[in-house]
Amino acid sequence: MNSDFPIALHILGFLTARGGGPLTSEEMARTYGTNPVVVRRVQSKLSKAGLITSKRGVGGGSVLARRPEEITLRNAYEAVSPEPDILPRHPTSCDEVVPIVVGEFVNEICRDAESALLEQLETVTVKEMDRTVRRRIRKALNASRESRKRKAAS
Amino acid sequence: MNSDFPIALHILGFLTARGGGPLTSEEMARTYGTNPVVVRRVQSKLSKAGLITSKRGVGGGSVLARRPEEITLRNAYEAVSPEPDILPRHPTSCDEVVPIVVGEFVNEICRDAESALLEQLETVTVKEMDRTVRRRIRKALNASRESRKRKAAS
DNA sequence: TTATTTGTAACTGAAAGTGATACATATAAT
DNA sequence: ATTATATGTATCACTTTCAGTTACAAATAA
Repeated sequence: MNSDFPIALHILGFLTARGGGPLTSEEMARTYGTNPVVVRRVQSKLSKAGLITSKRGVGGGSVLARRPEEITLRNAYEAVSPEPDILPRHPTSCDEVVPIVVGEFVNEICRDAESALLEQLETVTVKEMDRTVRRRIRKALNASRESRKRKAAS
Repeated sequence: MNSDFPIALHILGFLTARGGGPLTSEEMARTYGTNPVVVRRVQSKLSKAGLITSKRGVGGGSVLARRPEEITLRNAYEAVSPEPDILPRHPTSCDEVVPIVVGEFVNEICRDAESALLEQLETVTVKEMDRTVRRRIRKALNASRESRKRKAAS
């Protein structure tokens, strides 16, 4: 799996946290520690899937196309990897029957696994992800504040 | 996912079909349409996991270390990919809190998916796979015989 | 008209994977 | 013992994939 899915969730989470105002690929890339074009490539896919809308020019950027409680992580996954993604590679193709049948058997197993993943992703909305991530960020920040306090006290 | 898992299932299925006699990497590679070394690399992992035993020298090769109904596809999967395999990549690491937390969140989701895959693989034995694959091979061969017959008749 | 931002194409460098060659090690047969 | 065979690995070459970058066209607000 490439990094499009994490980037997509980051974009959606970021837009949710912002709550309305448009965000540029530049800003999101800075926070994520990557290049704006990398973000835009994913942005573009999310746009085509109807999850966000993007506007060019001054004051442009992206906003959510639906409310965050109406976007599931499955929507995001399918937007960035439309074709089966958990399939194994197979060695150089040959016309023998046995390896072909075994290969198809393995593919079916992996497709089932991907279906299970999709069903699970469908139960989580971007809104819920946002809440979870925020909670953890608070915890992480508190922890680092605590450790600084301990250091200062010692 | 790399092609080790399909190759592992091919090896195990092949040894099951043979039913006792040792098979060389040379023979299996020929049927699979790949290089003997590629097969041996997977053989080696299956050996270390205790699923097959391999012997060097004249008359050597590999045999199943247990009965095929006592080897699950999960055993094969874990033998060839010990570490989580469905994880997404992440862009260049940075020390910001947000991308780290989002990245961990995504990793957890994918680990859950892999757990589901493993549980499913656990319910299928090499013996059962062998039966399924054999049945399909017979069907495929019959189909091609039928089509030859139709051609001959026309 | 100008500044800004998306949308893409094209290129580079790095990483992973498959396949191949080579050779050491083990083992059975002679 | 010697020889032939097969595994076990190291190493290299080739391909593919991906992240990151540069460059530029198209759109849009000021």
